[in-house]
Amino acid sequence: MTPSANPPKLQPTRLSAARVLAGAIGLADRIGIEQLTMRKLATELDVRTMTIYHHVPNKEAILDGMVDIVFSEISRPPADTDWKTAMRRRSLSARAVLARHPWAVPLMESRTAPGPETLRHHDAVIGCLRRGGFSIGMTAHAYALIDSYIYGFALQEANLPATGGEQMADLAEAIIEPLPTGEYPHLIELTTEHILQAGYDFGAEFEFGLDLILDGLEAAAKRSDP
Amino acid sequence: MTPSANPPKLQPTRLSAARVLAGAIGLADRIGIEQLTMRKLATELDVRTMTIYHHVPNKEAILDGMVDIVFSEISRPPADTDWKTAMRRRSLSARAVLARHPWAVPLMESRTAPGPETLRHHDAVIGCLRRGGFSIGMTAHAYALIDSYIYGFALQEANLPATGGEQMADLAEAIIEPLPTGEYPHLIELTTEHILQAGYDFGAEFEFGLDLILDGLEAAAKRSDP
DNA sequence: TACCCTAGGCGTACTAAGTACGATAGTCAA
DNA sequence: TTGACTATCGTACTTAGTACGCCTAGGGTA
Repeated sequence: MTPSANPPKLQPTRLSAARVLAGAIGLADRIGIEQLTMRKLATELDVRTMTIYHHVPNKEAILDGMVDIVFSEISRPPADTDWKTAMRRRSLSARAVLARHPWAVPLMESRTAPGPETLRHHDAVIGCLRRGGFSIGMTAHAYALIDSYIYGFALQEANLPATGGEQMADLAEAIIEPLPTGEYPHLIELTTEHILQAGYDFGAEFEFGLDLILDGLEAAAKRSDP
Repeated sequence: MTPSANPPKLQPTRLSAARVLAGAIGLADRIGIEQLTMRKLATELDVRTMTIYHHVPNKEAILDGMVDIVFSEISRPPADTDWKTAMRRRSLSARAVLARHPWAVPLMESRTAPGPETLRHHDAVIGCLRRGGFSIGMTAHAYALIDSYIYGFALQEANLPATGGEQMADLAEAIIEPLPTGEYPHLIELTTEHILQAGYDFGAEFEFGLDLILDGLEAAAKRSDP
């Protein structure tokens, strides 16, 4: 029996797996995932590099843990709301979380060990659809569709320097400007006459697609089970 | 004036940037992108490591070039076909290409220097939608939606060990089996009663979502421009 | 024919990053 | 007080990207 009482009270800044993960997420948010090294993380945590290894087995485990924390930040669909409202809310939450942690999306690739928060989230989403009357097959369809859209959108958004800011306009201009004239007419038209217009916000595209998908799923579910 | 005639005929296996990229893609297909090192690539090309650097400036440039080649493998929507058929075809092609090169999807993040094939592809897609009667705004909506779906689906598919094979069933079982009983009821139901059934193929989910999206876009376009 | 010039190939070595290993020090139970 | 445990640390090994400079085979030119 592990005595969970009397927590050791050594230094107040004592390291722990949770603190390692929190530090890693904060650092990745600031400097990007490819710049996240064990040495920099140690500096962030005000500790020597090897100390980290007493709380996590290796860097892979840190990445796994980071993904699981990201999932925990996504609000799960509540059980007492109709599926469409619930799924809409959790999808918006997922996009917001993934926009806050741009490194998370590509990281989900190559992670084959889903953590408890990840599994809990998936379970809640599937349960929401099933309660909404979706058959098992339609649930699989819907889940693959919605999550593909969310991940893909977040992946594209992660490429942009700053959604909706003038930094994006600068980047678009820098890419478009040196192109051979007339080589990519449609691309240039869309960029100059839409993307570069004041007030354009790529992030705002999300809701259009999300509602289109949810409406389509509603119709498909009704069709298959009238 | 550079004499482009009389090509030097040294060894028949002479290295070149194109050979470097082709070798890198083949190697990444076999061993994965995170295992792709300059030394292994050199061995693959039957050359010493530093020789590669005479044809490409650095590894980043190789990754950029690989992404551009992937785009070149995706069939562009033909100009003489109605937009829906054309977009359906190019979307299926994109998924097939990304399934063939699972490393490509996460790689598209962090690439900020699109190559000529990438730009040509984007231009063709935008042109297809514009010719199909989409307004500029609706084109932006549609492109963000369709590509988010394709990338996101490919990203999810890249996580699976082997689409539709029993390897996936093994993996699903390995994840599900040690879970606390009753902790994730819906997840377990979906897995055992659907994913693990013989004949289930995650890749087949793609067309359901694609057609739902294309139908929805068709309706939305009509609605906004009757 | 002889020479040299150059591009392409190679060997060596430096730096950064992950991490194994063993030493040390601060804390608590007996 | 003391023994033992455990978090922390210093050192060093391995792998990967790549800078730098040498070497050589061909081909052009005299």
